[in-house]
Amino acid sequence: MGRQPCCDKVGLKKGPWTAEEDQKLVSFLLNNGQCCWRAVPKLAGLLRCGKSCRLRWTNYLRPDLKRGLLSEEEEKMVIDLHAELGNRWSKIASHLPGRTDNEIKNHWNTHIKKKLRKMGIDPVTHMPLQPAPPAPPQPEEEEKVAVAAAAASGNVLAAELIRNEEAFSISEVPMVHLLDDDVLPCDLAAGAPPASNSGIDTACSPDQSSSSSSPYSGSAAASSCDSSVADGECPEWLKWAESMLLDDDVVTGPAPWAFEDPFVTYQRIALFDHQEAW
DNA sequence: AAGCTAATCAACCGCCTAAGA
DNA sequence: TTCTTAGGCGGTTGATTAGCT
Repeated sequence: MGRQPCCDKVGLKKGPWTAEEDQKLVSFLLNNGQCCWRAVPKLAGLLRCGKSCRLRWTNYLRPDLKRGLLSEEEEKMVIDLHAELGNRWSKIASHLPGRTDNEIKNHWNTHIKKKLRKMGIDPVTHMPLQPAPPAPPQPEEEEKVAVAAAAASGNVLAAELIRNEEAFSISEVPMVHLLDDDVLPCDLAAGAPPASNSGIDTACSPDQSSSSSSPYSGSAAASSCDSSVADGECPEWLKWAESMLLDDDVVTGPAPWAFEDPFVTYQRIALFDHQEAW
């Protein structure tokens, strides 16, 4: 007998999400906050598993997400953090505001791994690649391995190949050791909502950031960034969040916000303020 | 234009862990 | 202390897109 499924899968929809489903989920979460993922699909009128809803929200619908490829700076950070933490993608993601573990994992597997191998660095150990002694390399791998081995032994030609690599060299990557309670600088919290916009103090205290295990920890909510938005300016994420609400949605309170992340609570209050201003 | 291959990334699966009964 | 359950995490899959022949 296997483990019980996380939810009753009979009649549940799978596969890509439709715009309508997204709208339902966003609308529900903005109105009611995040709690009891198992109940979310039912309450939001979705034929999805709660797990699926959570994933869709955290990986795609969250308003604080950055879209697009990782910057070079972010890539370097991922490499450093991976060297320190291994495949603990959620930990790594917590140091990159607006990025999800899934996104970082995908980027690692599709881009960074290749780059490191090209540079003669083992993406698992972060050490110079060694040719595998027992099993001779496959013909198509032969060249790569030879280059890697040469690089490892200081071969000038290989070193030249690496120098010509347009990305970056490992020597350029600064070793940054972020701790859970480190405060990220403002520029790394780009995309995070301004703390001052709603008149609510969301600049988290250190214990708030370190105690949270949510995807937001170490990012928006954990930032002590005090940058503010010019008067009358509406942040992009807020415009987006509002646009996702249906016409007949009513943003009301109180709701079970006690379960929420500080940032989510902030976001909801800010949204409410914003609507009132209108 | 059609077919094939590689690359990308959203989504799923199953295991692990923490919290609560 | 043990059992149950929900949420979280990392690995993997598969649909879609881009690029090449």
